[in-house]
Amino acid sequence: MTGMTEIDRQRRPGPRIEEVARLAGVSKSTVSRVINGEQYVSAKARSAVQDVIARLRYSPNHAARSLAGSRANAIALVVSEHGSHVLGDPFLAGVLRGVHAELTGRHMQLLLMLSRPEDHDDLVSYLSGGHVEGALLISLHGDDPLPARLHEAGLPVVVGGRPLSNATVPFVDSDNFTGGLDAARHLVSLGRNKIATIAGPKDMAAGLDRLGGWRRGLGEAKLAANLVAEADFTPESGARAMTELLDRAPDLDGVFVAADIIALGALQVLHARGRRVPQDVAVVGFDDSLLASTATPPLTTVRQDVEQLGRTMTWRLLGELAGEDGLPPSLLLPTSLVRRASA
Amino acid sequence: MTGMTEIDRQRRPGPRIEEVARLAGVSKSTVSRVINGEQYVSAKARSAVQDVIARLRYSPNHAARSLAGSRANAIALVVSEHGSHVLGDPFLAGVLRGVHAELTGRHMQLLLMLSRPEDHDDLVSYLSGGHVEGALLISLHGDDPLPARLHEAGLPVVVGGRPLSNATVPFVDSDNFTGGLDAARHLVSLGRNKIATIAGPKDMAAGLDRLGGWRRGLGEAKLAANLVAEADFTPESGARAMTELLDRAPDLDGVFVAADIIALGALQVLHARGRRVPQDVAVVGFDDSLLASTATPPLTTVRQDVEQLGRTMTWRLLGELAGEDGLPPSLLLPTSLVRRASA
DNA sequence: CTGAAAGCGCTTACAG
DNA sequence: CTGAAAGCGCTTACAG
Repeated sequence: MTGMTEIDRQRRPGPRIEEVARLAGVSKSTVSRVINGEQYVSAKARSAVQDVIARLRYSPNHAARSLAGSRANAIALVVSEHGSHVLGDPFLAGVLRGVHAELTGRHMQLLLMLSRPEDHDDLVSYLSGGHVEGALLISLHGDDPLPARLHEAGLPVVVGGRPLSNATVPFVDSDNFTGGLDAARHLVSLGRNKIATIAGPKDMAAGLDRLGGWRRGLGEAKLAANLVAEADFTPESGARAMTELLDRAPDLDGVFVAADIIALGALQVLHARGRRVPQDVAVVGFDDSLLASTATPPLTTVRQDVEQLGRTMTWRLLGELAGEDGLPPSLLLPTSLVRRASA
Repeated sequence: MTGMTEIDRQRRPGPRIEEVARLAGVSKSTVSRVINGEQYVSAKARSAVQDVIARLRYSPNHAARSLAGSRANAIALVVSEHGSHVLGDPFLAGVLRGVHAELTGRHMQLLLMLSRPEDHDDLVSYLSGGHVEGALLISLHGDDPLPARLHEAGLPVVVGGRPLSNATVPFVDSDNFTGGLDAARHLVSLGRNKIATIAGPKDMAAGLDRLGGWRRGLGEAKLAANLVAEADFTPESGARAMTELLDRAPDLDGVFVAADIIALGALQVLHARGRRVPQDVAVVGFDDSLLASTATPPLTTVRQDVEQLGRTMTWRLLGELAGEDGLPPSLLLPTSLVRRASA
């Protein structure tokens, strides 16, 4: 009687390969070959099997296929982030578009998984459990051990955005250093000589690399590279940083801001403080997001192709899954300066 | 030599349950029991096994567990939508927040999957392949056969938003009918007697149900319910619909708009046409999204709790997975009128 | 409390 | 081109 409360162990219904084989008058092996599109199957056997499959609406059990050594036909895109607010992030949207585009027609499912550090155990366990053939990771902060853990677990992984540590795992990133360099050079070419920067968070390579490029650009021109403030990816923090910079150097005449969304806050402060853009202060952003063209004035910015980032990550991962050799361990995607009114 | 180009069949590395058992000096059965937290294991055996698991960093193969009859420890949230723009949708963000909240501490992974109709075959195949214990579906349009297909495949499914057909599949929805009814009653109580509505798309139950509630409300007051225009979830379509309504009935004095985002466009047109809100035309929206409180004037609207929707869907699905009985087949969540300046 | 054995539903050498 | 058989890595009655 105590058994009454037990959950019925419900096997998924539907036919098995066994039944398909029987009705088609062939062996399980042959059915398997048809399912997997192998070539050495007689036309007769193939069509018999296909008929039965259609009639029975048979669908193979992925867990069994995966266990038996076949592929899961799915990859995961893991976003190492806390809240659901990341969903609104245009970066994620762009990457996702690229991933989807690259996956088109490949019969590969994409699993989008949001994970915070405290859930990493469960995540690693799931991902390395054969449900997925590989993983794409984005939005990693600091030296998140996730890529290394998955890599150790034997799962093919590609990281979007250079990880701060874990040099062993292949990554794809925009060439943030050159982007920062181009921005600085552009400001210099405009005759500016008191050039500041609002850098991104320094727990992400994008922030560090853009800052590094800016430093290099000022160095080339023998300009001091000491006007640095930091912000995270919000207009508010950009406003704070701009305020700080103006207090330190009221006569600054150029600023490279590590993201368009940060630049929005900086522009507001410049305006409030009576600085004309670009006459008094030239401003260069980064991303070329929608915000850049609708800002006042329209923002000169460094364009990165986020969709291409997604495509390239996917291409790299699929290449590895296909066993291609000669794949580049990591890739840097070019950026380009988009000139508008602000600089 | 032709074999050279073949892909190395790479078995995932790492220890197997067999090795754990050997090192711990017990049987595979006992290791399995420890892993699954069963009670009849001696403290000694348990700790020996746990030590070895920790030392080897052993992680069970999900495909095998799933095949052997155990659970995948994951559910999917399937968004039946085309582009990556859905990611920016506050509805999805809210539902996701609710799902995550309900999943907290349950060691259940959430797979977010975006799928368009043409990929349904692959999707069904993946989901019914044991990678997932159940699925939550949202953003279904028209009579999407997806829920029925998954249901037939034996996968527990809960739909968010009443499906137009497929009455067999359990769903959770906001009580859109009552919401529309309350909106209409409120407009009536304000003394309005020429009341229009801008309805949502009629391939979604939310659109139909809100319209139905509005009709009922006008009927109660013996008012004609013939001023109906339709819009999709954009301000532009709301502007078009409002224009059409004003052309048809220049003297209308109240309008119920099926979504706040649509109401935004309607408000613009009312303003452009010199109608004062609420003096000349009272406006009631739906959703109580962020847009509602920041609109000009702030929008009176019908609040639906999208996060609660996500929680409830998840609760319902987990209940089914746990074999609970007495679960309600479907649920309707209450809405409430939020009074602000527009009506 | 524990272990040997069967079985989950497939794939894949191997031998025709 | 095809089938019998072994095996993927687990779980779970069953019998102690």
